[in-house]
Amino acid sequence: MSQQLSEQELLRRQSLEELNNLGINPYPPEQFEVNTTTQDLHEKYESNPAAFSNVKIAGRIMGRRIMGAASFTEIQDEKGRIQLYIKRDDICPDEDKTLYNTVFKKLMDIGDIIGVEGFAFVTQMGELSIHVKSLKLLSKSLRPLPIVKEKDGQVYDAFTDPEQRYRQRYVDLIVNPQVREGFIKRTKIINTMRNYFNSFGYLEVETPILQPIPGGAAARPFITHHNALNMPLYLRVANELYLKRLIVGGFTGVYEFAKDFRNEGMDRTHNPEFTVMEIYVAYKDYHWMMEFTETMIEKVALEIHGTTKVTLGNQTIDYQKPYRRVRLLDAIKEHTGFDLTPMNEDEVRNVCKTLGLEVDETMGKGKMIDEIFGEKCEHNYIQPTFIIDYPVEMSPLTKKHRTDEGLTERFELFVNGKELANAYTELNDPIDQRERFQEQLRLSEKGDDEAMFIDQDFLRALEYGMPPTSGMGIGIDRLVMFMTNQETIQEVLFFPQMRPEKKADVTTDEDFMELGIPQPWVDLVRKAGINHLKELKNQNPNKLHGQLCGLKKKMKLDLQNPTPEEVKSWIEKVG
RNA sequence: GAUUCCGUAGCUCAGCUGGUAGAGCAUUUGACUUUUAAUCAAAGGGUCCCGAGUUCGAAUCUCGGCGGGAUCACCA
Repeated sequence: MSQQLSEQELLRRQSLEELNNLGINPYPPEQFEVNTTTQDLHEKYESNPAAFSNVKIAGRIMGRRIMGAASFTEIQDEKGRIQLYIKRDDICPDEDKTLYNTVFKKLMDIGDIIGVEGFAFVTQMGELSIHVKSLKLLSKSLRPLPIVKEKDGQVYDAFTDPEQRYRQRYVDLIVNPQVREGFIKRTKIINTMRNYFNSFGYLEVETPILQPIPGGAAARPFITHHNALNMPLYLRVANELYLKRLIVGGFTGVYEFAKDFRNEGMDRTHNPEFTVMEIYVAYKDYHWMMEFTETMIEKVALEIHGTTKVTLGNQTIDYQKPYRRVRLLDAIKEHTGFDLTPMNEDEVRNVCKTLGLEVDETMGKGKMIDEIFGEKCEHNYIQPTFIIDYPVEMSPLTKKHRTDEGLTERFELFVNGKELANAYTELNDPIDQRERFQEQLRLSEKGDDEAMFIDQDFLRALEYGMPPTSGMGIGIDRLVMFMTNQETIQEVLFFPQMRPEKKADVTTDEDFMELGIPQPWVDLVRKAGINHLKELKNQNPNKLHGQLCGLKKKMKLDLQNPTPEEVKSWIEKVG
């Protein structure tokens, strides 16, 4: 099955052939050595023009203005654009003007990648340009790019359709420089964090993505199957339990930038695979981790924006440390008026009903408290705030609070009303941990389909002894969204998950020709309104024969009419 | 998953109460040696997402499907 090509695509394929006929390889194998970049030129030309008297630069053609024997062309490299001034008699000093008249003007298009050599100068209009002395095609582009134009900051014909931008991110990156900028910031954020961790001597590690038991978080996993072992494996929902095994093994601090996978809903803040950074540090507690975390985020903001104040939607978030610490039950008391501290499960259930929250019998006290906080409090925390000291029931991997009965030493960092990070003083008491897992099992039997599995090997590791440890996890995609002022996760992932593209059921010219229809007649068959094989199948042969001969006459084409038998054979061949 | 909006040329979009399509940019041809959303002149380009129905006639109306956006729900 061949592609149906548009007019412009056909023309570019013809250009490709003509280039080959002229002895020009449209995809040359040898390297093209550049000695400058658009960024270099724009930053350094003014102070030292002499340094740019012989430049070699490569990029993609993004715009052309041709005026007879001289032309202006814009090329784009990774960092920006530069204008080229191409004069016929400069690139074609001899009699033969083919390179300019044919190759450059006719056979090259917007989207082609070229390399040029020349000298930098400033035009009468004041624009830094390169006066080209030689020109080489490095890669021919066969598809027309969306043409985005811009004047005085006003963008015309912007390429904005989200579906096309996400499905063809490469095109998005070519024509929308701000998209490229956003992804560069993403990497900068990650690098800033990595440098920060490394400055403490913590070790970056890798742990299994395929796990026999999907532990460390309450979430629905993707399930797959290993053929050789003939057993199910899960894509990890978290890497917590593996990183803690490494702390047991004697590392002081370990961290991983990890892809996690959750088989749950997709929307503008959830992608089935997403990136989380988790870090575990021995001999620390959650108070230390709060300070560590706010320092880290402040650094990231400064690195990206040069200030701690960052715009997010119509808010300004100030990431300057220290952040407020609010106990979870105090937050609930403040926003609902109810003090849940002395209450048992039934009393909390009644509070939920009073607040108009949907609860059922399978929900334990912890889950209901989580529900109240999520519904009534969470959205209030716009500026970075640590919510601390969560109930035991909702924190099965967290150490019990040193003074407050029924609570754990856990914090979550909220920004713009959303959870950004989650951390504990880790539970390292193997007996307690086993009981907590068993409690999860009871919840699961009660009908909670998110309760955690028991990981026996993890318990065995804890039984050898894990130092007191604090761990923290932070959603990288969400952090990038906050730092780059994006509202959707799709904007911070190169390739967000999408439904597969559905190919339209198209009948091509070749499909028609396979039936024995000569090429010139295919056009007439289409003119007769037949674009699908199945439409052809339903035709009366004699009627179609007459119709085609009539069309030929009408369009004054010099063709030999097919016989009615031939037309009949086409239709019969459709099968 | 629910509601709602959208799908027309390579791109951005217009197309009224039904009469088989238009614009700008891009493309092609021509003019032009410092232009810059270059300009000027001319031309070509469309299974109007797919399928069924109503109708003499559907891009337009109805139903179903596919894909996407938004809002909500679910979800660490």
